[in-house]
Amino acid sequence: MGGPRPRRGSPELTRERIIAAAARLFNRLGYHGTDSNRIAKEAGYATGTFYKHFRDKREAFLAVYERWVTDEWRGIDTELRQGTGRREAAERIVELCIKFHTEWRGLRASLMELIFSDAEARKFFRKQRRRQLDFVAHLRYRLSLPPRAREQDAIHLFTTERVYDAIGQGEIDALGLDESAIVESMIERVHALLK
Amino acid sequence: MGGPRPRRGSPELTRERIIAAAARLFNRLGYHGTDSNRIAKEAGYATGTFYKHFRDKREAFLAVYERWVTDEWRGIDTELRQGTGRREAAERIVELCIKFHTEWRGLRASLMELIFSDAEARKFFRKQRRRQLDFVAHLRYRLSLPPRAREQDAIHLFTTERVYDAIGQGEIDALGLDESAIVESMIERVHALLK
Amino acid sequence: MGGPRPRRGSPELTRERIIAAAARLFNRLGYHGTDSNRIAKEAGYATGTFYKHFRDKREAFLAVYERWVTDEWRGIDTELRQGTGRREAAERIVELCIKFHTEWRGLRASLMELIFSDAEARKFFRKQRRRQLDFVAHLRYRLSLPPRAREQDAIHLFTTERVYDAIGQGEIDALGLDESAIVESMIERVHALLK
Amino acid sequence: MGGPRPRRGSPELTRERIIAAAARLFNRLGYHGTDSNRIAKEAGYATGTFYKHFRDKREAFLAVYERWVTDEWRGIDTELRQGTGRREAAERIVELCIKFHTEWRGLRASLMELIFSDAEARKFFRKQRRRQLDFVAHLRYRLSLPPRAREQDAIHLFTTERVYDAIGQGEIDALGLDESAIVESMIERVHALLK
DNA sequence: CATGAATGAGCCTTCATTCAT
DNA sequence: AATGAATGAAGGCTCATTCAT
Repeated sequence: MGGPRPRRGSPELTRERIIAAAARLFNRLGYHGTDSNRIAKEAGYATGTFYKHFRDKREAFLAVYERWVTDEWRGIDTELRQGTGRREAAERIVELCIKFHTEWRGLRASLMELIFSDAEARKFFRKQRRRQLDFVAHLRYRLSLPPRAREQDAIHLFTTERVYDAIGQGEIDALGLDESAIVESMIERVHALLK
Repeated sequence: MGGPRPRRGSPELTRERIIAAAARLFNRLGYHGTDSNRIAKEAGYATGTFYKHFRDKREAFLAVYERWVTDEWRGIDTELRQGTGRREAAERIVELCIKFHTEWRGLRASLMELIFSDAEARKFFRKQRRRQLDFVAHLRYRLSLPPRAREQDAIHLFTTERVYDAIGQGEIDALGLDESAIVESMIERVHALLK
Repeated sequence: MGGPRPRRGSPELTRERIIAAAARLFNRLGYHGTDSNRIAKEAGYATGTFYKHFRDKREAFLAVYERWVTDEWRGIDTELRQGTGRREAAERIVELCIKFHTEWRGLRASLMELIFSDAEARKFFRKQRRRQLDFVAHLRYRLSLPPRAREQDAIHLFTTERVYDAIGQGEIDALGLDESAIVESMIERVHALLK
Repeated sequence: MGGPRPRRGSPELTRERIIAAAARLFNRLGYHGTDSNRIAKEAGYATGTFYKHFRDKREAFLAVYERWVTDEWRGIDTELRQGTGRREAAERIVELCIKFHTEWRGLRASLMELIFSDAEARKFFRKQRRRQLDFVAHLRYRLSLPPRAREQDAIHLFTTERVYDAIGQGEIDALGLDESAIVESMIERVHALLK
């Protein structure tokens, strides 16, 4: 349950471990289903240690979320830098996103209510969203593609995000739909963005 | 706060009133932010009455949600039966949905976590989704339109739903995007579905 | 530890019982040494019941304190209405006050810090003090005694209060002073107030 | 917040600095409102250093309190040695005490509960009180004044102390009383002690 | 002598739910 | 059918204190 208890480590390492444990628990049990004492324990620390590194539970969730967003987009960026064909890149990006949204489906599930009920979380989330939009715009510039209305990019993000969530949450499967067809559709959308 | 106390009404009426109060509170404060005692009070009843009509808080939320879905689709159906042109119908449907998602944004915000964390809610939600898909399929049949892959309808639903949520939650505005451009895009999508 | 657990009683009775239990515990363990769960248990109720009757621990303390002030001054008033000689009344008043301050020494000990650190408590306490001063002024009027500067009454209250506290806290005894001489001095002061 | 971090000073200096910081914080926030980590930080040291110099928080408070008493009586002694008239000395002593009790009102506010709840603090406090009484007796001897019952001196101390506290805590002001009249009354009492 | 990360018991408070009336 | 007092598990967070470095 979290390895040996280090009486002393670097704050950074401790913070990392707590974020990792928090990510696991939030993802498994949801924001409201996870208690801060348990996060600390899962990370291999005592109750109080959690609060030495995070003002409160919300702050830990946001740290987890930020890491999640960063990781996903770093993954996408990596795919795009592979120098393979764009169709192939689109395929791999979609695959990556689905993997991410599946693995972290619990985290995503908690997001919307937190954003709604907590002004701080809302602010934070919107900052991330802006970064996403900037990233897409920058990407197109890097690939020497013609610019496009930010609104269209936003719709693209909303659509793919929602579909990835649906796949991750098992909704497609439960509805008896053909997941591969939906995936194919997503690949086309991403591909269209790249040309 | 809930008007005069109605003693000994019909069970249906009591249930209705509680659902109405619950809808208001869940929407304003979110699922986790709403306490069941307050729902009863807001409806004009005592604490215990709530539990005479609902097994638990979750059941009340699902009742509220069911009503919400039903109302929204009834509204859409009504628009479609107006016999106006299809472009005009699409406009009105989008407008209606945005109004709905804006008015009930708190309700929607609570949905995803509940679906994730509660198997019963999940089952319930998927039944609704299937009904939506059936409705769209039926609609196309009624309008003598060529059939279409259920997967494409699903993607359409995901997309529009997510965009309506974003508008309702004020995300578009907060991102400094042009809302009317996004609305126009949604109208086109709905319109495309109708031809 | 608080008698049988009543599944249902009048709110007033419950409140009374909680106040009584709180008084005992605050007095024995001090404000900071008493926890709200224990108060409820001591009163014969479950944790949550405490918070149905008091917003928080502070409010319970103030309720206890108000009762204490009221009781003490009611006792004094009763003595004064006995129609005995004034010297005798002074004797009995001092005796009564010492008994009160001794019995409730723990409560008094918690007071000053709470007043200092909590604005609400401060406000409350000052209201009580004003009532005390009004009472003394009214008393003199009732006994047809000449009026006196409110400042002098305040000093009188401060002095006697502090001395009663010292006796109650066992300070006089611990200092090896002759308690009866001090009591006699207090009696004279009170007597002087009555003529 | 504590200035530059002085590593490896003399133990005495460290202790001094911690006492000074503790005095400030206890006075501002009260005993229970002050946490020991913060005292160390405010003094410019790390958490653990505090516990190298004091067994616990209580011991630090008592050290602060001892310094306070000593300072106040040294001030009074100084005034008395000025060789001015006694009325004038009384005036300056009262002024000094009020200044002290006002400046350190938070410290005083915490005292009573600590004395009540902590045997060690109680013992300590009584030793101080005895010293006060000895000082007053000695003073009268030095000034060639006739001796007086220790009980009367005690009452004097209780009275003035309580009044100074009331002034320091702003109680007089809040009650709408004329502070100067009360101050004058205290001066007279002190003056009476000196003749 | 000093550091500061870590500890963990414990407290205040909430709220979904029950049940005697 | 309705009441509402009572329940009590649970959870967020604090802070005095320790100890390995």
